[in-house]
Amino acid sequence: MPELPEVETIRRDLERHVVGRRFVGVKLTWPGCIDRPSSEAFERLLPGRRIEAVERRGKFLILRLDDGWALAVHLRMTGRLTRRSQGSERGRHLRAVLRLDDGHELQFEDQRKFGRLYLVPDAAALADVLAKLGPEPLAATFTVDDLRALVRRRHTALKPLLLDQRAIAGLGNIYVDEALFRAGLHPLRRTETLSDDGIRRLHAGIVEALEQGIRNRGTTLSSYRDAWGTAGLNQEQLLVFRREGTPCPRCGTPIEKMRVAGRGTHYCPRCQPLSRQ
DNA sequence: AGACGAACCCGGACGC
DNA sequence: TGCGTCCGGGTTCGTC
Repeated sequence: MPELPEVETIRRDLERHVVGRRFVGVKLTWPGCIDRPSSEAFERLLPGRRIEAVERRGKFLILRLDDGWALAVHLRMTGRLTRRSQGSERGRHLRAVLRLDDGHELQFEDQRKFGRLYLVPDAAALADVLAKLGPEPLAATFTVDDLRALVRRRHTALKPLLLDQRAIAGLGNIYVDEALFRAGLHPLRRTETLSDDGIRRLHAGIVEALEQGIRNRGTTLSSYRDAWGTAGLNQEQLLVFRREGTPCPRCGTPIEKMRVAGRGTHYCPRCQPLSRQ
């Protein structure tokens, strides 16, 4: 599942190859992948626009275009955005092809059809797409104080809080479990019971889990691929996610799996006790 | 406000 | 081998 580290990996790769390129054509093999405007308008309005920058906000990849336009992409669960040469083979889950002026194309593939493309004409319309996102966890401006304010403001368990994109942008099921393990905090731990030290550990856990993911070019458990179609490496380095039954890397206790907020949740019952600590 | 379930999807796993 | 069923997961939305 593409989360912040996976989208950031794609962003960094694409940035070096598509900035300055111009879209010259669009082929939608599944028009339902266009969120806005209509698929017909999308096909008409994208060609001719030049890519000026490649950015990321939470799990959104954002191509800044000339004249203030922008193309935002959300991969949801199984989406891929791959730069391939025109005429290269096309996979069975191909949903859209965005042709560029250098003989390459961006292929949007999505097995489960949850991913969406958003083409918007100005900053206000882009802000509307991104309106609900909380702070960027890897920004220098996201401090322990910010996390403390969030934790004091919200009354809930830690896992649903961290999954909420309005609270913090970019974490998903994998990196939430990894961050909580690093922090030594149980997924069901209530925000009200967190000490200042717990909050500090949580901040560090979030940052370290995400940075490791980026260093390893993302986590490929099934469908994630980078902009070249290559799998990531972080799945080899996960501490608890999908590791139930295997020894905790810190204490050796078998990792357990439970269901929290409707998600498979992995944790060490010894290193992440539910009682305050 | 927050908890929960449904909906959107479909490949893969599982049971028979 | 084949078929029916369940599962999962990011996000939104409706309901309690």
